[in-house]
Amino acid sequence: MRLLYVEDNERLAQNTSASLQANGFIVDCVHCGEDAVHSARSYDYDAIILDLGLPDMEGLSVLRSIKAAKPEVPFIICTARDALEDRIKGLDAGSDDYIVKPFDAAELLARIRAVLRRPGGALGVTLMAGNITFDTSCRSVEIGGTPAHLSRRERDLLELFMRRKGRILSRDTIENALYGFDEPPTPNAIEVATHRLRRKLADMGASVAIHTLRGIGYFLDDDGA
Amino acid sequence: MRLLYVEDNERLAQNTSASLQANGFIVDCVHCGEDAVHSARSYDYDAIILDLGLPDMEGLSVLRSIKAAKPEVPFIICTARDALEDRIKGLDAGSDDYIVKPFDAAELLARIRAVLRRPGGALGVTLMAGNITFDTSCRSVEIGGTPAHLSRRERDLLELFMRRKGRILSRDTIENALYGFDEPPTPNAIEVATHRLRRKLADMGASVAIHTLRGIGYFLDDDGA
DNA sequence: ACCCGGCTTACAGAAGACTTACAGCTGACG
DNA sequence: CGTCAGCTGTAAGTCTTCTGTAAGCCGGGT
Repeated sequence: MRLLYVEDNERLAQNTSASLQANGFIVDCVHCGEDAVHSARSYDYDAIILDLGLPDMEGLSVLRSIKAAKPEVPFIICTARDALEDRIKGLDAGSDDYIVKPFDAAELLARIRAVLRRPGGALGVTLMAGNITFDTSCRSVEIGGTPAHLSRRERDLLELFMRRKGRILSRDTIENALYGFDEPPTPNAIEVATHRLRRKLADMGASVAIHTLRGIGYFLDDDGA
Repeated sequence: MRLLYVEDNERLAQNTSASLQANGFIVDCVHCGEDAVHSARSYDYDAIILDLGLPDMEGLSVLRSIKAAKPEVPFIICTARDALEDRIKGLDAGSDDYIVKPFDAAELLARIRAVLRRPGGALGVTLMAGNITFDTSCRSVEIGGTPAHLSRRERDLLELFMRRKGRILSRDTIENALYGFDEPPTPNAIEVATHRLRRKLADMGASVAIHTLRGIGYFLDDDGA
């Protein structure tokens, strides 16, 4: 679950993104509008948290630029209370959420989860593939009815595969989904991660498996489901 | 999928083109504007990545020279952040993309893919010929509805034939499409490659086939489609 | 019947993916 | 505050698959 966090106040950015990370999100943090537009164009985010008081660009024009390219990405707008009225009015209220500063991490988290849980959002669905069930709201996994012990990476990876069941995932796609851009892994890291996940799936008698397409990527069985 | 990469910084050029190659692109790397214009005239590239800080020529005039000869080739411009405004302004914004230095390989890749996916671009289309489908976005192939296991070369070759379905491809054309200019194969290599592809197509019951024109080249059936 | 161009096969080097082992880090618990 | 267990990325070694080369074969055209 990958987020883009746009906030020019370094200190606040640090703290908040630490909290988000502690809650299992991959967070890319940028400090100006230009970088934000850039990153949003280059990567797929599950949600974007946007502070409106940016130094270089009018916040809403950042939003518009990004929406133009990726209309489906949900936004959470951060703004000071007094600036609230006039700015928020400009938004398509139905598609996004906002939060007034100062806010605490728990509230932001709740908002993010809420936004992700919306129809079409990334949360709140139970994914199924063969005899595997993945509950995306509490992030628990069952294989053949018994709960599976997966580590964070393994869960993230499995979730990714299950969301894109049957579709081919390139190494890049996987890397982008699992790692923020300030934690670049060796190519091998992904091999190791899939290996570990594969073994757990096999050990627990999963009826689907991850297949390799040499030179292209990986995909999850789609037939048994 | 062949790229021309114009970058005078040797070190950067090395690293970046290695990443591109690792992602399945054929990369020709040149270090000055003159070579760039030259190569772009001599070969067909799917995209050109152009650094604006070249020693011998003004970057944009390189762009213009090439565009004059091959107007359809998409460009991705690399530039330092401070030089961005005034230079990019000169571009026909709709037809090209740009990326600010420093960038990481993943971002460049994303840009390239985005550019290739544009209408008229090389990616994002599903090619069809007889009972063969070639999904150019994830580079997967199905024959008669079942996924085909093809190696990288085989896929590249098939893609080439399917893009030019019914047209005749000389050995040279094939060689230029599949091999960068620093990896020259024996003439025979292409024979072997087509042979292997032919066998897989036949084994999987493809309804189209690759035909030989002695002394001229090869072509893919066009009737059954 | 001969020759040239393409086809086929076998093989070896290279590239890619899989495994295993290890070490740093984190987080829980005493 | 220290210790311990588990997670995760790195690195190195192994195994598999791919791919170009070389060498011989086949077949059509002259």
